[in-house]
Amino acid sequence: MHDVHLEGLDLNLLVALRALLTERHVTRAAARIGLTQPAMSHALARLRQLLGDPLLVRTASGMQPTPRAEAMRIPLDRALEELERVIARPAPFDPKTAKRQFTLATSDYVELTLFPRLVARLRAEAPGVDVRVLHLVERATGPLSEGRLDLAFGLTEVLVGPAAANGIRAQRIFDEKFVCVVRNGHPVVKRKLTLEDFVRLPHALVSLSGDPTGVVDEALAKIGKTRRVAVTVPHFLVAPHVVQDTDLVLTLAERVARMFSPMLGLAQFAPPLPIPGFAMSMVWHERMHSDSAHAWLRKVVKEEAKAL
DNA sequence: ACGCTACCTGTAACCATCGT
DNA sequence: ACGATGGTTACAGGTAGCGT
Repeated sequence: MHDVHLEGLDLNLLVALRALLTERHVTRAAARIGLTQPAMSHALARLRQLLGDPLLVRTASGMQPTPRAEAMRIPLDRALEELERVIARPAPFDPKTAKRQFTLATSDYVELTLFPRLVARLRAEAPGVDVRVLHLVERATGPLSEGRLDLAFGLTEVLVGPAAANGIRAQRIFDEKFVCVVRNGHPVVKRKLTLEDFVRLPHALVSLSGDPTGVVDEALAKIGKTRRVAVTVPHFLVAPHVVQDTDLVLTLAERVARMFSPMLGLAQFAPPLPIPGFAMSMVWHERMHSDSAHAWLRKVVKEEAKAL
């Protein structure tokens, strides 16, 4: 009888067996797990058939376990307790004590703006939580659905495509607008950045792909103008350094400009034509949606993003 | 007093069929 | 291909009653 397959076995029989071995009494074992005495008697008969052992034998001093049954008592008890733990509703996420790792992905822009606050908050409130940040500026759908990524930050249309993929959730966390910067002491741009100078001067551009056109060029096209992009760099945070020692004009996210302008000696101007901003979102997989730790992380992200 | 058996009933697993 | 639907079957667990 060594080849008992679990798939053909009513696992409730093991619960009945545990009760029987604990009580050594069919009627009390039945009461213990909410069965009637005959039902437990049936269960015992099935167990006897299944295991090829009488398991409990009736004696003058009550139902006595066979050696086989006695040998099963403790391991069975442990196994069922373990099962009960597996099935038990997971404890709600407690940031103070939780051990957990989150893998996040985003561009250096979000790393600079949001992450210092976010990481500080996590360190303070959830010291057992580790964070892995990956650099990701394209589709996150794959890594998210495969579980390699918990949360990604960026533009929804870039991260999950034009038609939000199945099983992916997105939430807008903050809005950003564009400003223009040049170095202090720029030979042309003094008190104001005019449209005429803007079009005439060479530009730097953050372009992940190297494509030298962006939202600025689209806005210019609308009013029938163009500009020359002399330099593209693939990182948001390198761009301000490029204009520090050149006469290039850079249009960049306002939060980045605010951070770097004093440090690098840059002058900040409103764009001389309307340039639409963008909405930063976080995206995650449906599977993580009701995970209490993940929900907590999203709540913290939202709060810190709001405070930006 | 207590466990076992006969018989009955409700349920769920199984399978074929249907519609999308 | 897939899930919904309905009929059939197998069986766990109930009651009643018997046996030790």
